[in-house]
Amino acid sequence: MAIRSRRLSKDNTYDALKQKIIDSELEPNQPVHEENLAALLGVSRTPLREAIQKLENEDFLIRQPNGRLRVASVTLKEVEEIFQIRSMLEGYIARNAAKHATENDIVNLTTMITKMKHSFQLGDNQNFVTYGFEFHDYLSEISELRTFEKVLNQLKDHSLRYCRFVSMHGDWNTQADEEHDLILQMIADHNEDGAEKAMRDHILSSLATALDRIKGIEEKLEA
Amino acid sequence: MAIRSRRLSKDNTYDALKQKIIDSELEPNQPVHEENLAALLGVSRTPLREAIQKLENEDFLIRQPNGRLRVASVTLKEVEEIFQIRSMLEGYIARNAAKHATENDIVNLTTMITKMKHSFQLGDNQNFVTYGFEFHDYLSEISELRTFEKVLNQLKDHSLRYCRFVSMHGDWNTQADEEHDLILQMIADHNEDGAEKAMRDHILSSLATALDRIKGIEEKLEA
DNA sequence: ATTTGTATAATTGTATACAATTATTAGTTT
DNA sequence: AAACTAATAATTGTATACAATTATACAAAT
Repeated sequence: MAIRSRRLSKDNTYDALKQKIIDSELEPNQPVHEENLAALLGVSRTPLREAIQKLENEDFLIRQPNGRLRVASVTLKEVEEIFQIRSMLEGYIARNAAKHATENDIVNLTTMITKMKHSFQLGDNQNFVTYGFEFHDYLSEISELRTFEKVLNQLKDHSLRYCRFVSMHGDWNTQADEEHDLILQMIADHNEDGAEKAMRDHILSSLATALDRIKGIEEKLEA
Repeated sequence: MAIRSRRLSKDNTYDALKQKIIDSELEPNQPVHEENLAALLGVSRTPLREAIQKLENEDFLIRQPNGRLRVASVTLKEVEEIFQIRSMLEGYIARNAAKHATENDIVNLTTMITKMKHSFQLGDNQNFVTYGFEFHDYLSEISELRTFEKVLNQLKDHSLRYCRFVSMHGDWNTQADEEHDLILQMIADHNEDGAEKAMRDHILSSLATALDRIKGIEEKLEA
């Protein structure tokens, strides 16, 4: 009786494709052709199509009425909704963390914030964003709310795509630092209401930043 | 230039399979074999596998470490999380409806509630559940919050599976009637805070009912 | 010049053959 | 009888051939 956990070609293809989309290597609205991609990634169309379908389900790829594929665009409306949903779900996660977080969790979270501060001082926007997401992911992980986590993971992948785009053109939410500090403090104090509110405020503040940056980028492009 | 909107074999297969799972025709934990299903549904393995993968992504089908498939079980933990998430997201939807609902929307919602009451008096649990979900779906539709709607649709399909199971063994939430009345009234009054709270309370009340019924069923089975 | 029709090419959708992996059975040893 | 092994069957994973559909190019007609 053998137990299998080999990595299927489908999964590798999925990861590679998603990364290219998040990193804007495949740009919004760009058309996608199966045969080209299959050759590029060195797999046949079968596992590629399975990867594509998963990305379709997650709204990273869009199938047009004529059956052709393109990379999803990012609309302000979508971004607003995604951050709005995240604020509610992650607020609940933070409340949960305030109830259950251990001393060790606090130490780990503090480390992540320290790394963030460091990246910020170096002006390393990409790592600033990366460590910020690690902070949020850690809270999801220790929550043991697996359904919350699953829903959030998809939304956060979209958020990441968006943040990467914004942070390529300038600073990301410079208040994120202090906001994370406040969240962590509330969790350490086991203040459930405070943790929930701090997290909601933080995510809605990030939304405001995102919308603001996008307007700036659009104006720059028009000028 | 021809425009295509034909129904693909993959989509039909997906719908048929999901329905069988929601209706418990394919029972929780039941193993699923590709070749059998393909023959049963009259399609080849290729479109079937695409349908299966979509249902995997939505957690209706589970792929075990050895690659074999089974129908997802339903755990109390999952149900709790799903209703908890719904309470927040649909609360926001209800708030939105209180802001934007038209006279015509109020009329349509009233009709749905009337149908529910009627089904309840006839003791028709299945239709009672069906019309209840229509009420919720209608609010999502008019919200124009497409990302909210997409997330909710998946959660509601799981909820429906669960409610159908419960309502086969007895009455569903008998307070749902009055709770819907209250929600509708708040929306008609354009009371945003009231609508959000009424919806959250309603969904959490349904959760309490669900958990209660499940315990009853389990006890009956053990006796 | 614009439109229309037709032939051709390109792309996606489906079926199927085959490869890789896992489960089962039977036989052997202890 | 229990445990291990080898051979076989069953199942899933991948590649590929072909069918169906859609896009493109080009000629003919208005």
